Amino acid sequence: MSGQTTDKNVPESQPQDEISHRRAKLDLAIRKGLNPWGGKYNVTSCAKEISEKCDDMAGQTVSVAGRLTAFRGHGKATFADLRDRTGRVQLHARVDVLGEQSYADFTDLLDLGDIVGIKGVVFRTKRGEPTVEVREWTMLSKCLRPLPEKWHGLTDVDLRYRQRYLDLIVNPEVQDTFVKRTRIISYIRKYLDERGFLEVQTPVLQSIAGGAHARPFITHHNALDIDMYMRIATELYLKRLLVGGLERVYEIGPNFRNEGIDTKHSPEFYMLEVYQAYADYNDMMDLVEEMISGCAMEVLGTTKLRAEGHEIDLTPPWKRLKVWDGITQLCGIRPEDLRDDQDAKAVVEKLQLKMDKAVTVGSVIDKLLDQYVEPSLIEPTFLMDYPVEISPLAKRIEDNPRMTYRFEPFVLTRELGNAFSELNDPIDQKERFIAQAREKALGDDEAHPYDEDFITALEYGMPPAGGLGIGIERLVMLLCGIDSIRDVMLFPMLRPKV
RNA sequence: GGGCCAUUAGCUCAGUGGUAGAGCACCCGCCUUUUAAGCGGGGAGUCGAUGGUUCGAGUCCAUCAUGGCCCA
Repeated sequence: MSGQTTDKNVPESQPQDEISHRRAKLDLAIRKGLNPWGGKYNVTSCAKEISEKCDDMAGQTVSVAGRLTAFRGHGKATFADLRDRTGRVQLHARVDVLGEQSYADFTDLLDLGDIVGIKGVVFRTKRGEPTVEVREWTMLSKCLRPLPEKWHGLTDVDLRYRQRYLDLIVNPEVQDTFVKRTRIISYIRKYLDERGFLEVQTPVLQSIAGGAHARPFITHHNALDIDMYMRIATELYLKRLLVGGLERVYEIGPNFRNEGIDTKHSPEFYMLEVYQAYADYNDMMDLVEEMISGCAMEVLGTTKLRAEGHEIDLTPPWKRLKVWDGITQLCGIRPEDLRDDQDAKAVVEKLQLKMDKAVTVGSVIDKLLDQYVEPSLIEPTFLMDYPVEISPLAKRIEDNPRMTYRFEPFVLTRELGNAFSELNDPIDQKERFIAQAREKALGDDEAHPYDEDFITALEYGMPPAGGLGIGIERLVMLLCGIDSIRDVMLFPMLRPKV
């Protein structure tokens, strides 16, 4: 866009800035009858293959394609680096092979960043570098802007996210992360498919956004003239499928939560949800252990992770810690100390808790977990048996109806997901929704909305089931040892640049 | 939401009130096995934005923008 020379003092024949230089080379190439934007190119080899099998391939003619990332000119010969999706390979162009004209064009018309097709012969240089001796070359795409620096790469985080393509060109380890992300998701699909789970797609646009404790994005359907919400979870639709008899379903896809952006949160993120009829939360714990350790083995080749001075092992079985045991151990608060909102206020007083929402039994337990218990969970641990107040979709524990069969897996203090034995009692579910409506009235605008249609579905009978949600970005961060959610999303949400 | 830090050439960064700097990249010249190739020469800037203080501001102050880190 800013490629045109706007400075009237600079004649076109004497370009000053690098973009103008590249434009001039583009024009020259066109005048010489070369097509700077190429077409199909028949690729027969790749950087990795040539590097690994150089001696077997020596003397063979190959065709490779990729981006030029370095030039090392020596007068009548030039070395160059070519990057493709498999890695880097060196090129060698020499005047006595290419001829005067072709060699001059190679050095005069090509710039760093140009995408080229190269046909040539494999050999190894004196210094041992696998190299392609260029016999024919083709411009496939002219690069009109200079690339970031070769040695330091691109470090400006803002630019890295806004122009991720540059990040991917210049910082090879970034590609590795996203390859791993994809392999993690592939592994999860394979794991679940092999166990008879059916991958399904449920609505992203919903008229009631339920299934999680979060504020939704609002959008508008013009033809119906109604507001709709972007989903915050897939839960309630997947459970309708349990009612429908699908019995084992999962969905991997984006959810949207209208909240702040920081290194651990993105308003748009990927979630896996799994539901298994006739199972319970213990089965979900088994599934999490097995699936995540298997995933680590498949993608990383090990189940051991190292971070912040800790080395942990994902091999099952993981620790299991009841919420109240954790709170009693770390805060000295017992269940009988926290029975009603009166007690809740006393606990807030005693421990000097800073509450940002209404003080209730549920919100105080949430706070204690957040502040005291979760930071202690280094080893892979299932924190289990949450109070009913903060678990409106989970089944009550049979001999302790104030608590639910719910757990969250933690590794290195990070919450990976949320799971429970699903509440399939429509009458209780209705009461929970009503309780949530009261929370909403008290000012919690993330409280779960009342969903009549979902109650109706439960009234037809939902099989008892275990359900599980895993945050994909959290999982990728954990397995790749990455601290910022933005580094595991190709195009993370950013404020628009003015 | 609060605090701290950053923003200077295409990129990575120096520059603590007195003529805007380096490396890579770019342009010109030399160079046929180099690899952060080398040697010589050259061009390149709205110092994030807007106000203010000052004889003089990249530098000090205020506000804003974007990002990062920490806290809630």
